[in-house]
This record gives sequence, C-alpha cells and structure tokens, in this order.
Amino acid sequence: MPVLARKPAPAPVSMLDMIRTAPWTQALTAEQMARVEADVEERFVPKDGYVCRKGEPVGHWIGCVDGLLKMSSVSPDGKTITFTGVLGGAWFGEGSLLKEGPRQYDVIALRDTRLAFMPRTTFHWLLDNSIGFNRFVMTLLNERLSMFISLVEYDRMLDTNARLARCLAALFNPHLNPGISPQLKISQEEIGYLANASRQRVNGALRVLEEAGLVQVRYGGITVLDVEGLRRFNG
DNA sequence: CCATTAAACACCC
DNA sequence: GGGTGTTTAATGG
Repeated sequence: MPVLARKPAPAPVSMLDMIRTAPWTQALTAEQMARVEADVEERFVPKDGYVCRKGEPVGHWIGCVDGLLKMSSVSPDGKTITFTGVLGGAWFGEGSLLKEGPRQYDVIALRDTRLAFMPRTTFHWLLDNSIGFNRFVMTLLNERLSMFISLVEYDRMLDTNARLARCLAALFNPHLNPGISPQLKISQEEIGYLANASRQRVNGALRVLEEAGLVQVRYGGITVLDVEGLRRFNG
C-alpha cells in the first residue's frame, strides 16, 4: 500500500459552515457576508507546521476551521513558551492587525489543521462598516486581556496544577473558543504542549483536578465540569 | 533535597 | 497504532 496515503478526512465542517455559524457574522448584512465569503481563503497546515511566525508581517485574521493550534514564543535560550491553545471555531490575530509592526508570536499546528485566512483589508473594511463586528472584536480583545492577566498571575504563583487549571479554563472560554463543548478530545500530551508541562505531570494535575470535581478524565480526552472552578482553582 | 522530566516499557483502547 | 499509566535514571533549582 502507498506509504503516503492520507486518510481522506470526512471533512466534518466546511470552511463556509464555520464562517456562517461564527458569532461575528451574525450581525453582518448580506453584502458584508458576501464579501467575507469571497475574500476568505482556506489553507491547510499539517501537524507540527507553522501557521505563522514571530517577526513576519501580519496580513490576515485567521480562523481555525478544524484542528488544534498553539500560540507560542521561543525564549532566547531556546525554551518554548506557550500562551494559549486555539480550537476549531476560534479566530485570532485581531490584535496584530490593529497595530503596525510584525507578529509577536508563533502559531504552530498540534494536529493537521484547516484554517480560514481573511485578508487584512477585509478585516479593516468590516471594522469600518459594521458596528456589530466592532462589538465582537472589542469583546474578544477584552477576553484576551483578562486571559493574559491571568497568565501573568499564574506564572508568579508557580503552581503547576493551578497553571494547568487556568490553561484549561482559557481553552474552554466560549469567547476565545466559540462553540466548544464540555467534552473535548485532546490528548494529555497536547495539553502538555499548551501548559508547558510534561505528559506525566499533566496526568498528575488532571487527577488532582478530577479529585476536586472540576474535570472528568477519559481515554483520549477530558470533560470539563466546572470552567469557573478551573479559573479559580488554587492549590 | 525536592520536583520535574525524558526515556522506556507495558497495557488498553 | 496511538494514548495512557508507571518506573527509572537524569536533571536542575
């Protein structure tokens, strides 16, 4: 059998479906929607591939149609620092589009991932013409701000279990990852990449969080029982 | 010291 | 074959 054969993924979500059900398109007019659908371009990034890199010019607002991404950066001594994860249905990069200058972080696919690329000009045209879109972007930026405040906080308190809890809480934040369901198929290794922890440390932390009644651990995935509890978890 | 981790291995989906 | 639990040896604050 051919070694390079790749499973013809049953394409559970089409890019257009993903756009049409996205929260930010609900307030758009038919004309605005038509331009969005005409301008957005689908791309595929294989596991371990770069979606975009730190230092590159920012040309697009990017949506994750299907897959899993991590936003990260590499410290001077070569250590990877992950900021957050991006699941199917989520959009990112609005902050980079709203200011001048190159992108400040890497985005890497943890699985084979399909993406939607919206050109910078379309993004700014929506900002100029849709109040609903402005409200959406404002809310998104505010959620990111609160997430990064939380990141600084947990970085200072240095408790791996709490760090993992917040990482999961961010992943299950419906503003940052819309349409997320309480059950998520994600391996403990993938969680480790997102939380900067080893596989067995993730396993240990998940046991603690399960003990606290916040999550349920299953084979190949987790079920989140209490997102707010995860965000507040401490020790 | 203590916590963490990579590597290796054995199970279980 | 991939995900998971566990042990062991190495690492680093």
